Amino acid sequence: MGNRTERLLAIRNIISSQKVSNQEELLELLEKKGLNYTQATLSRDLKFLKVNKISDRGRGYIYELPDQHHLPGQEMAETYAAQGFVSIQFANKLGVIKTLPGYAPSIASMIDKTNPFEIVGTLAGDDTILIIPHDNVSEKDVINTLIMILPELKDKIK
Amino acid sequence: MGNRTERLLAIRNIISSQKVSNQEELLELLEKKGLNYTQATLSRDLKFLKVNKISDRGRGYIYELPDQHHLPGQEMAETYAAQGFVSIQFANKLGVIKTLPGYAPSIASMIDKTNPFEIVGTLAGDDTILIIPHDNVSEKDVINTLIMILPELKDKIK
DNA sequence: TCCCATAGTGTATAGTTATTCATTTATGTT
DNA sequence: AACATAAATGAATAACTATACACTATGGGA
Repeated sequence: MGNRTERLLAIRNIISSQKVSNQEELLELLEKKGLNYTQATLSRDLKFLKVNKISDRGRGYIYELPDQHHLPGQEMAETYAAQGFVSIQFANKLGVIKTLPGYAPSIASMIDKTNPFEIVGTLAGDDTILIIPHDNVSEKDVINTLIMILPELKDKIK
Repeated sequence: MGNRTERLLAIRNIISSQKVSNQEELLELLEKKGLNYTQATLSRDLKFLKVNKISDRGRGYIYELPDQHHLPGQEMAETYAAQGFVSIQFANKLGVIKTLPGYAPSIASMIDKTNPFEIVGTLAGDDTILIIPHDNVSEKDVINTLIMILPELKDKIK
């Protein structure tokens, strides 16, 4: 069952990094990653992920993740938040992020804003964040999700 | 030829005011306004208007106009700008808006921000704005467009 | 263990949208 | 006006996407 989350993550990855104009195309890209399934399932996945199909400047339509508004200042806020990240550990299926003092709320807020399906919720203190993953979501999935939210974390994790 | 702009305006009107989930539905709504045409043309119009089809919170997909961000404060700015409007006249296919002293830039900026296809560009002085409409766009089309951008103008025009 | 309920999936197909082709309509030029 | 050219449109259809149905796997309870 871990397969589905893998698929969903891959879909987000692909859509956020390149233009995809239909499901057949996306299906092929997923095949290259070793993920084989059908158009029907993909359609359902896209609906689940709330992916939109938007105008590519009048030249056709492409898929886009929701909440990609990226308001001005958003990137700076991300960079700031990521700087406060210290480490992540897992225990009893729960993730525990340690941050510099005072940084926990801002990092948790980044996660909550994205509202990834892999993470049911977060609980932030001053320098600690508790991550509550969905059932059947692996530690690796959680980490990948965090990196997707805050790409700067890639160097800091593992 | 004024018919096409009429259609395009109507489409924007409908989409901005209610949920529409497919072209057949939109076609019927347009019929009620006395605009009869086919799905093929509608598909082309939507592409032209860069209309997106976005997730309706996971429950299906609906059409949405581009640039509907409407940041906080936007409405107040519109009200302010509209207050400075004095009159509009046409000469040689060009529109000339007179405003209270100092208001021209803010009104012109409202127009430019919306970037309506009916208007190629604007030129603002201190109390005068030159509106350069697209070829084949009538005075009425320009006025309707302006009202769509700044609804408060409705009472001030004509 | 054996049901039952639930979620996930593929196949086939229904539903929806874009495009090709033919035709008409508008525009510009002499 | 007469012609050439470009733009707009509808009908038919191709291309694309969503869903009904059947089936399977999984995870509780009894």
